[in-house]
Amino acid sequence: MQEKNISMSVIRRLPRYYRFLEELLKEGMEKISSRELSERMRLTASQIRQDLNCFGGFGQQGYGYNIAELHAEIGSILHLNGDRRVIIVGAGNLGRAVSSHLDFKRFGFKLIGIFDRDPAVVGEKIAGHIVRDAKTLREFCAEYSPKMAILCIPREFAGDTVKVLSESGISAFWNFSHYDILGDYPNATVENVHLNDSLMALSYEMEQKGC
Amino acid sequence: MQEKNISMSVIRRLPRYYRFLEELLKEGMEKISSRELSERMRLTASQIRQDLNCFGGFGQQGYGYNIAELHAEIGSILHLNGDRRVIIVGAGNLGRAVSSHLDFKRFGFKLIGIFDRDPAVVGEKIAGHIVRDAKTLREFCAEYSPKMAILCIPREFAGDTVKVLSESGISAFWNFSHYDILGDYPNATVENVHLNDSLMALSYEMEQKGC
DNA sequence: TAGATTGTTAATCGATTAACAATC
DNA sequence: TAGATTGTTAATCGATTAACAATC
Repeated sequence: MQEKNISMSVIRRLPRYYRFLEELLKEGMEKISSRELSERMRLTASQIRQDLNCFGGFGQQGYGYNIAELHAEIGSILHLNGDRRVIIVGAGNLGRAVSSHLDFKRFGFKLIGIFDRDPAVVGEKIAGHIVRDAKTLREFCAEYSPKMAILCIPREFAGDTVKVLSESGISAFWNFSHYDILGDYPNATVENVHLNDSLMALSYEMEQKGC
Repeated sequence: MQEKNISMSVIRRLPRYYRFLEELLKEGMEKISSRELSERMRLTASQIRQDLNCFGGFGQQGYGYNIAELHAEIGSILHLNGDRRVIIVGAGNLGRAVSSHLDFKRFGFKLIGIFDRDPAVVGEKIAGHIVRDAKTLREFCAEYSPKMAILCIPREFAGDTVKVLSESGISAFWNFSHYDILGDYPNATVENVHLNDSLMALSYEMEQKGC
């Protein structure tokens, strides 16, 4: 039932469903219809049903969807039950925020190391981890084989860092640097988070709305 | 020429064009064709021309696009030359990172205040600003009328905070809280940044690619 | 059973790509 | 002028919405 050619648009909505269902659970609700969920989430009931049916029939005619069940199903589709090892590269403001702010465990990740190239930062303790020297990345990866790297480094180092990490067996990048990791590593999974782009888009919108 | 019904898909690509053009400028290039730019950015030349022509004919047949000129044009479309006053609400890890990491000025914004509700944090200095008590938000807004608020607060306070800020005349929100600001404020411009969602989408992708 | 609501197919809408005439 | 490349229209593709038969 699963796995085949699900479009990115659908995937990107799954975490949002997951979030809303979690809230409904907290509210103590048991079931919900696509119509009611659509009103809360401000999208169409049709879209919800269409989206969910990419992965299977989780609802029941005449009843709706069981919230706990659907929540668990989506969590499983998103593979939030894993324990993939993760490192953060770059212990500046952003690296610190990401390491402390995010609950990796909840999403199936496990932070195992933080790196920086600045000797003044190396040795500091952040989110329970001693910051390691970025020079030791290769050997660290060889020993602990992390699966994913979170890049919180300046643009100018990003290209080289991706190369090193890629060679060291890391196949997924959550990229916060102002640099685009493009298709040069066909086996890598990449999620570019461009905060600057987001701010610029907001700037445009504000202008349009006359703010 | 401008202003009419430009789709979100186009808008979201503009900052990326802007970034790439900036790089080309730094490389000292003078002009570029849609074909060459498309190869660098990994999209189609057709799309680039289509996108740019939403705003005007910036190119020249047989020549291509003048990089400096196009860069300036896009900057102007995105309204990066403004000086909109901005406040940050929430001086935790994320608030600190956002306040220090981002170059607001470069994108037409000006940070004028940081707020937190925790007395232990109030009074601290972050990115050149003394953290103010969140209780004073209303009066601060009345006096300095910021246009935008960056929300770096926990989910449970987000709804109320948006309400207060909205009543205080703030019409744009860059929302990092794990909460969706939906259409309840029709005049507000909202950009939701859901890092958790981004991480979950990445999790899915990793699973698909067999990481 | 009757009412409700799903799963799923068909219709619509919008975004991307292809093609080519205009023009530098 | 000939070659290159844009601006723009037309064709294709994909995503969203509407409709309704299936079924709980």
